[in-house]
Amino acid sequence: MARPKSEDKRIAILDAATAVFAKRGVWSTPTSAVSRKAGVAEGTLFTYFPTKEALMNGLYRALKLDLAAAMLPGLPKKRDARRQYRHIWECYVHWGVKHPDKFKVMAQLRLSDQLGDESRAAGMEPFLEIERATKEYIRDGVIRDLPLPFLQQMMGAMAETTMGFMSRSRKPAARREYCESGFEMLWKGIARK
Amino acid sequence: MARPKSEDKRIAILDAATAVFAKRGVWSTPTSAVSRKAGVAEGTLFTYFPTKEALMNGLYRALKLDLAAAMLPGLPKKRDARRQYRHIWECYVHWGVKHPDKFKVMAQLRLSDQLGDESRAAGMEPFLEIERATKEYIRDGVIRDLPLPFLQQMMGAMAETTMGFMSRSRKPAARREYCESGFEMLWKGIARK
Amino acid sequence: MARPKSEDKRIAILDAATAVFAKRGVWSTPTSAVSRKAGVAEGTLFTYFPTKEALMNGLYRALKLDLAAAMLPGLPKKRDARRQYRHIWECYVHWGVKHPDKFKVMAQLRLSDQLGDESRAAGMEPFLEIERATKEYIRDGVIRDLPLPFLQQMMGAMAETTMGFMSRSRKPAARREYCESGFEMLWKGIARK
Amino acid sequence: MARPKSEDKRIAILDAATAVFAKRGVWSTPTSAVSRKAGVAEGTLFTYFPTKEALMNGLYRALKLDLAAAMLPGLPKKRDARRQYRHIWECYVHWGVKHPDKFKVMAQLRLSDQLGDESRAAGMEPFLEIERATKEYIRDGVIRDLPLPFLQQMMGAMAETTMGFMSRSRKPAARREYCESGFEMLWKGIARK
DNA sequence: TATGAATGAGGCTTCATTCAT
DNA sequence: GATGAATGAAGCCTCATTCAT
Repeated sequence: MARPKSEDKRIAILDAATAVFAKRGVWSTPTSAVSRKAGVAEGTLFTYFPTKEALMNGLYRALKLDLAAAMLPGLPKKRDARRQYRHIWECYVHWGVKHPDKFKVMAQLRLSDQLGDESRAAGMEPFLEIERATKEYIRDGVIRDLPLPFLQQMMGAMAETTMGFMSRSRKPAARREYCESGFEMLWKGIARK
Repeated sequence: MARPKSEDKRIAILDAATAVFAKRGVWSTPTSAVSRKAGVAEGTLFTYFPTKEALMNGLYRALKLDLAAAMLPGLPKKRDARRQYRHIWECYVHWGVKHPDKFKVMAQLRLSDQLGDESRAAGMEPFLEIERATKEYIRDGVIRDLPLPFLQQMMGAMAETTMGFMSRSRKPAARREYCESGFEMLWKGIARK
Repeated sequence: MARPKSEDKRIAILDAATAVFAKRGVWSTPTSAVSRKAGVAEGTLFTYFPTKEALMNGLYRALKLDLAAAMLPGLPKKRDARRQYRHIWECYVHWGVKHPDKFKVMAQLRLSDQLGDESRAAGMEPFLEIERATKEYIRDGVIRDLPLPFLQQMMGAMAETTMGFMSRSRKPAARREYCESGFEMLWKGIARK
Repeated sequence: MARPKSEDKRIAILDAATAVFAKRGVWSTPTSAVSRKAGVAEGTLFTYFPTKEALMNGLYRALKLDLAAAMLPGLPKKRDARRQYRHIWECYVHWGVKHPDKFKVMAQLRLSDQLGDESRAAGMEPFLEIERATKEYIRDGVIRDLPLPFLQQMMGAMAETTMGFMSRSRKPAARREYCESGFEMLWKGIARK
């Protein structure tokens, strides 16, 4: 190939999409706004993502991977359920607070009926570890015996609500408070005793 | 007077919008699809809602009122916090399960950024009663001392997650299970002891 | 007839049309704006003028008659060409300055390809007198021998230009000046010697 | 670079607009008729003129420049006022007769209220020369002492009236007659002696 | 006759995508 | 591959006109 597709450009497009989708909404934002923000030509976007829908899928996948990457490292290995969950919770919530655009866009994308299943599945692997651990905790009676996806989505929903309140708080103390309270609610809700 | 604006037609449009927005997504659905489904001319829609955005706002408001109406009646008056919350929970969750379209559209609309504040506020009154009660419970130490909006949104998020699982379940038993478990998580999370 | 078409209403519509056409332009003004300004219902307009085009024609005709009425009285009967022309000039010019809306709309309407011939002819009668006189003046060598319509239109064009300058002048003195100069140009141009 | 915006296409659109506006009227003509006539896609028109109004402004400007170009060359340099004016008169009048569409559209556009000031100013430069000369003639007592814009507009109005009669004449002799007579009226009107 | 809601054709403009350069 | 002009389908909305009340 003369000039290979540059990964830089792909990333620039995804970043631009995140920013501009967050501001104007996924559906009201024309691809031209994305390419402009990314500093590439309108047509170029389509050599990286053949359709707008593909861009949406690619973006969703990228965001999930980004989130996964934020949650993976530093997971306490010991079999202390609370501490492990606490870690996950904080990582998730802080990621959302730190990247409100990413979070906002992810939420919009998630509702969209046009996400391919592969996109939805993306970034699941990092969570497998957690999943495995959770199963053990349930078996050991540490965590209530509930369907795993239910647990996961509940946790997700609670974390996202918490994020929202944290983002809207100006004072760091209040933020910490929300983070703390949110986790407490989660933990009380899922722990066996 | 000439033909008066018919409330029926307004409702037909709102219903049509709910159905068709749920199927195709708020943003991907042209107003023409709404009017067609409602059985009115394209232009007629605009005598009831001057813009698509106004339709969205009107719809959101209507949905919130509908939900509120579903939750209001039969609220146990006694000062049994758990029972009251349980009632609200069931009403909410069942409303969502019974009207998946309404629920879906409401979720999309809520994200939408272009909702006027009045629309967001619509249908708050019915909840004031609950709000008042909650304050008492907090004061009496029955419920954990958390900011009210935080409590409310947490409850909302958990209920919505629960709805999703219930809707996807075919078996009534499983549905009941989810409803039950969801509430249990909520209650454990918010009750003081 | 139960309720006869009221002449008042017809006039109200024409007046409203004049005002609103002058402000927004004949073509950009919806009939609804006219009816609103006239204080009648949208549909009512169409019982007086079956189409917008008919309204335009009716308005043009009315304006010409209005202008004619302004010019007719007080025409010096003596065979003093200059004085007669001077009188016509002043009447025309003052009419335009006094009713800028009428004048503006008439100009727009005149350009419009959709004026029926009858409308164009309307209000000609008052001018027949002048026409007859002019013919005599030409025959007597007082006025240059030019085709009558040419003379008339030239006079019209010059008067209209003069009006414009007068309308834009704030000072009465300047206005009088323009009126005077304009006529002088006309007279020099058409008088034989 | 990709395909550059072609000046040809811009001109094609302007020409098409002239033709089609002249036939159906500026306001009654949809942009789609313009693009069709120009042989471009509907959307293409908007890459050259972002709105219909911009098209109108661009067209007006182009027409004025076209007219200016027709009047500039061959202006007698000598200080013979009558000859100079005669030249301008003929150029103007012949331009109008030769391009009735351009003339018609220009007239409609001039009334239109929505012309930006820059558009109105376009093509003034060629006339500066004439303006300067006129000032001298006034100073020298060759031409009557009147405000310059008044003189100019009067001349314009008279020329336009003349054009109309010429265009409607089939016989060349009659045309020449009108041209001649019109100028005579003008000159008598503005010359001092 | 008066009213104003209902109608639907049509206007202007946007925008995802294609394609010439 | 990169660019951005070209394309045309479709969207939202307007508005002259009709018609039920």
